[in-house]
Amino acid sequence: MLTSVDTDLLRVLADPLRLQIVTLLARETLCTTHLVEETGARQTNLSNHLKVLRDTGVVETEPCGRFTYYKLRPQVLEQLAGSFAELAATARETELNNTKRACP
Amino acid sequence: MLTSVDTDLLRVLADPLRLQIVTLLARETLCTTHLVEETGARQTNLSNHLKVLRDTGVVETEPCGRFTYYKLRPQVLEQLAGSFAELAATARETELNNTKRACP
DNA sequence: GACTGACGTCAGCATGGGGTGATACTTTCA
DNA sequence: TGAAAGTATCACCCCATGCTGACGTCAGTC
Repeated sequence: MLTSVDTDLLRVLADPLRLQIVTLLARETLCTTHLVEETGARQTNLSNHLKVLRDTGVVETEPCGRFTYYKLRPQVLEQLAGSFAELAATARETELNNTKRACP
Repeated sequence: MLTSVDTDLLRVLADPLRLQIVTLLARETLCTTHLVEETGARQTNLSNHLKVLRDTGVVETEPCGRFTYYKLRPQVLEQLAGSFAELAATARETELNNTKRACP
């Protein structure tokens, strides 16, 4: 059975700013101030996107005084990579065997 | 350097119906009529989504008389899987080393 | 306690993009 | 040649969602 990819997760990652956040967080754990500097986006805007990423379980927070650190949860990306790899493998096999349903 | 994921491709795959089409096409090459049967969507709606998938290079067409067969291009999914795997690996390393930028 | 800085929340606005119906085009078949 | 079936295209409506400004909250510092 083919593991279906989570469209909600995809939709969340499909936003350019959110993907930029994810890419930045993959390299190092950052707090909101850093993300404002790096992306050039408004703090409010970032906060909204970070909430979306939090709700989807892509990132998790770690309070540190007045600051809030955001770190990526690698499992989410790993599972996504796995699902796509599986899908690609199935497609390769279909291509190899030329599996095709007959015209009705 | 981190290979950045293509947000346009992600956005295309983030739609439930389009992802369903992709999942179906991964298993076997189908024509529009089959997809209408399988998904229960209107023909016009499917045709629109198939155009999007075509324009992004996710699928390719193969005319067969009155019918049009759609087949998946595995490379696209493979590259996507690779990008996410790389991103996940970077995130794992960051987690392991506890790489964190200091508070300003 | 007053002030400042870091974040979050909320309401409003504007745009993108998905769904649909009408229609056109092409191929097959009687 | 006319009809029917498969598919694509276009115009339109409408809703989801991203961006913003105003404001609230909490922690630290004086």
